[in-house]
This record gives sequence, C-alpha cells and structure tokens, in this order.
Amino acid sequence: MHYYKTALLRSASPVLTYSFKDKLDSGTIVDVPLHSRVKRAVIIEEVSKPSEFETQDIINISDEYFDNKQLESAKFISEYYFSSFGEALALFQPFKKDTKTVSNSPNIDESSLPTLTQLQKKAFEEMNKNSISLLFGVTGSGKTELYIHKMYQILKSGKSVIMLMPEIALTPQMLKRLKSYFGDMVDVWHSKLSKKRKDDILQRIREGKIKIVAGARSSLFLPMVDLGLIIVDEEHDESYKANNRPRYNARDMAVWIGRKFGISVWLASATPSLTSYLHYPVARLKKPYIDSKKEYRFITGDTITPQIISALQSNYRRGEQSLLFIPTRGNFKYLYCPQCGQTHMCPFCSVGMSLHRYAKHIRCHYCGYTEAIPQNCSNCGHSPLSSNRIGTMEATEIIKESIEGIRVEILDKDHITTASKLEKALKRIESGESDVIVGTQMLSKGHDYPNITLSIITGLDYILGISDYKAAQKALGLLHQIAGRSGRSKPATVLIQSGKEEYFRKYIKDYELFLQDEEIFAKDLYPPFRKLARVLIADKSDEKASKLCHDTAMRLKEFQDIELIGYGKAPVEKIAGKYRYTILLRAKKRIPLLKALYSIRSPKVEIDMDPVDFS
DNA sequence: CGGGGAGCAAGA
DNA sequence: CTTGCTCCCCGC
Repeated sequence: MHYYKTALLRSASPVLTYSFKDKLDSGTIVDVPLHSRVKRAVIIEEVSKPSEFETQDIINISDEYFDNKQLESAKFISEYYFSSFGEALALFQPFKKDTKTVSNSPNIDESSLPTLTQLQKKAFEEMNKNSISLLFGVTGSGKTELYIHKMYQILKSGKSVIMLMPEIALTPQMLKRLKSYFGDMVDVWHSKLSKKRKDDILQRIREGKIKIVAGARSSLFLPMVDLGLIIVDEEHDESYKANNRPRYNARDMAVWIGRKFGISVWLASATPSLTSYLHYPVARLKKPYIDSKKEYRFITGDTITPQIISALQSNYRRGEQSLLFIPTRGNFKYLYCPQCGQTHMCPFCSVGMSLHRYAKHIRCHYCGYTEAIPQNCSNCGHSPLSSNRIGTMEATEIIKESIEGIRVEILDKDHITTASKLEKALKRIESGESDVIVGTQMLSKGHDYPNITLSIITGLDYILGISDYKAAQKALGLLHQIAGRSGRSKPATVLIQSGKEEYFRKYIKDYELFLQDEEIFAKDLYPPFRKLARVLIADKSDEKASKLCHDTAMRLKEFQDIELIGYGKAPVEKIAGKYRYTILLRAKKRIPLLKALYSIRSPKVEIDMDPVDFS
C-alpha cells in the first residue's frame, strides 16, 4: 500500500493523507472520500504510513493532472499569499493525460506582420535584451505591434504565449487584431465564458492548437503547451490583484513564473507602476504613432459646471465627439478644497483622510488616526471645503437637459455589464451615433476612440485625495490614459478640472518625471521600498472582532523588523452582517513580515500580502 | 470548505 | 429529557 499527502481542491483544509494500492505521480487528480462524500483532490507526495489515524483509500484516479510547474507555483502562492494548497491549486486548469499535442512551429508569413517604425524597432531590441522587461510606451505609441512581432518570434520557436489584460480592456478589437495575424491559434479566456466554451478552448490549448491566449488574470494558470512568453498589458492595473483567497497578484506571479521557469515576461504600460519602473529594465517608446496637437486647459469647480456644458455644446455644434470622465463614486467621501484641490492629509501616512460625516470626523484608512472635521483648507485657508461627487447618471441628465438633441453614451460598470454591451457601445461611438461619452475609469482602459476632439476630466483632485499611497499614481495615470484617448487623428483639447494646475502641468508631458518624484515620496514608506501586509478580521460580533484585532495587533507588536502602522475598525465597517477590523503592517524585508504573519495565522484572520485595496 | 458533535435554549 | 439550532472543530 502507498500513502499520499493530498490537497483537497477549493478547500481551506490542510493536506490530508490517503492510501492507494498503486504508485501515483505527484499532481495526479483523484477522488477521495471525506465525511461520506466524494471530493476532488491532488496527489502532492508519497509519505510513510501514518501511525496516528486510519487512512481511507483513494476512490478514483482521473485522467487530469497538474504538472510540476503548476505544483510549484501553487505551493508558492499558498505560502506567500496565505491560502491552503488546495485553494491555490484550484486556480490552475489541469492537463489531460494522453492528449495528442501538435508541436509544430506554425507557418506565418513574416512579411504580413505590421511594419515597425525605427522607434518601435529600437524598443523591440531593447525589450529582447532581458528575459523580464518593462515596455514603457505612451498611449498610441504602438505597443500592440511590438506584441505581435514578439508573439511571432515565440511561435516560430515552437512555444506559446499568454497575454494578460485587465478584464474590461479585453476588447473584441484586440482579439480581431490578433486573429488577423495568427488566425485560430489565438483565443480568449476570462471567467465569464460559458462552461462549454471553456471546455472547448481548454481542449485546444492542451492539444497545442491554441498558441496565444489573450485573457484576464486567470489565464496565467492555463495548461499551455511549452509556454515561452507572458505579456502583462496595462501592468499598473490594480485588477491584477485578486480580492479573495488566494489573494495573488497576477502581474507579480507572471514575473515569479517567468523567473522560476525561464519564460520571458513583458510588462507594458503607458503609466507603469513605480514598482515595475524601478525593478525591471525599461524600454521606452515615446513618440505617439500620430503625433497630433493637444491643448491642455485647467478649469475649476467640482461638478458639471457651466464651463463644462458650454465646452461640450460648442464641440457638439462643430459636429465633433467629446469624452467626459467622472471618477467612480467610491465608498468614501473626501474633503477637498475647491480652490487649491488639497485634501487633508494624514500626518503619519501621507495619504488623504476620508470623511465620516455621521461620526463627525476625518480618518486615515491606514493607521486609523482621526481628527475633527476641519472648516478651512490646510493649504490655502479657503472655506468651505467640498465633498460633492456626482455620478455618470446625474452628469448625463445635466448634459441632456442643457444641450438639446445631444446623444450620450454611458460607459460604466452599471451600464456595461457584458462583453456584447461593450461591443455595441463602442460601435455606436465609432460610427458617430454618440456625441458624448460619459464614463468612469472604464474609459481609460485600452479602448480607442479615434474621433474624440474634446476630453474633459472631472474630479481629479478627488482621486488625488483618496486614502491610498497610490493616489497620485492613480490621478496621474488617469490623466495620461484619458488624455491619450483623444487627439488620435486630429488636434484635441483636454479640459482638466483641478485646483492643482501647477502640479499636474509638471507631469502632463512626461510620466517618467512623475515616477522619479514618486520615488522620493515612496522612500522609507511604501512599495517597492517597503513591504505592506494587511490583516483582515471579520465577525458577526463586534466585540469578538474588536478583541481579536487588538490581541493580534499586540502579538504582532512583539516582532522585530516589522512596523505596526495601525489597527482598528476597517474603512468599510460592516459587510454582510459582519463587523470588520484591519491591521496594517510594514517591513523592509519580506522574511520577517512573513514570519510574524505565520505566527498569527488562523482561520479567523485573513492575510492580504501586498494589498492594493485598503477598504 | 463543510459535516457533525458539543453545547445551550426553548418546549412538553 | 427531547428537539432544534448555532458554532466550532477537524477531517486522513
């Protein structure tokens, strides 16, 4: 009889030991009995007969298995991101035994590939010098052409490609474009595909027929035959971080997998994260494809002002298309100065403090420091401070009331719920059936709107003031991404609603200059110079949660080489009837941080490594 | 995760 | 003392 440690798929339980008459390989997926039910589990390793308990027999051996790379990656995820082995393995799509694979290098005519400009060629060579590198290319500089050339190169060597994109940037446009070069060797992958579609795609991936997958973060775990390249498009995007267990970051995992298994990794963005900018060799791609004229003008106010309406109106009369950006209305309000754009900052964390009007205070989401609601701006003394925010619906109503006959397209999470809705909306925009596009962050991700001649960005000071160390990166990123959506074919105006003209003007033309200043801000405080971890505690009993939070924080306080930034009520105090508390930790090195976190590990606390969401 | 035993409250 | 229900432990 043989004995095996097995991980129960999707289960938070630790690995359990089962027996079987034959020798089994690590990674084999089997059925095991548990509590008189049948569970899917994965063979981890053979062990000697356990003495403390009677083992049960494995019921069935499936023809599916995880390969060694998947096992190793899952092990890392479970250890670094604090999940069970079974939860981490459940991220992966298994291989199937006896699958016949076609491992040919496909026949593509190199001359059919898009021609690269001199600048693109130079960036391409630069990118190929290292196995992991960052393509820092402004919007419209033609990053996709470089992807296509690199994909061709990888395919020619008989290998395959995963291209990660933020879910909502996964447009039919991109797929169509890739298909025009690589035909049915390309397909998509995301969580909303039907079971049938997924099975079909999986089979073709396993057979090696699909050599390029463009997909959301879960695509990283597909059973590609001989993976040679991972592209992470829009690498700065926070949606690469999973917000439930395992709380992995797909961008960071792409790099980990690349390093570990010798797979090339291309990170790419017009507005890269400070972390990637400082960590990886950078290839710059500066000049836009069509270098059209863009004029930046700053306007004041904090809602849809008459100035905005009149700008929209005159652009509409000229028969031109406009774009209006409105920040997503988040869970939190921020007090900011309508005069100078300043938000009240936490003296300890250098992040904006959020407004809790019912509790009559402002609070830092990192350390919990609170102050009475200030009456005057801490920067210029102006009073009163503002916390007004409007949504896409209200903005649309105002526009429609003010400008007769104007056709408005709304692009936000509430209106664009499916891929087909997005496709239809983009079609209406392209064909000129819409005069104004009103939208949230969704506007900034990957879509092209070739005819926009007026972009208006509202509420930028609100973004800059949110309680997040990346607030400035988000605000500047948005400005670059949205401004980059306009003036693709003709001169365009960008109206920026902000009291911080001097600040934003400095960085409009060059995001790299911003990153250099951001580096100074992050030193000694934030990633990549410091590691952050968040502990989340939730319980139906407020007292229990509060006590556990306090006790855990006290235990963490004892550790050397880690810093307890703060602990207490979470910014969102209650979800689904459970009271929420958080602890935020900072450390210079990951090892002492992980050590401390392992000591408090329990089913009652959730650990979030490298958090991006602090709510 | 999820079955089932412990432990406690209401019912007869 | 039975029945019902929640919580928490632990599974192999």
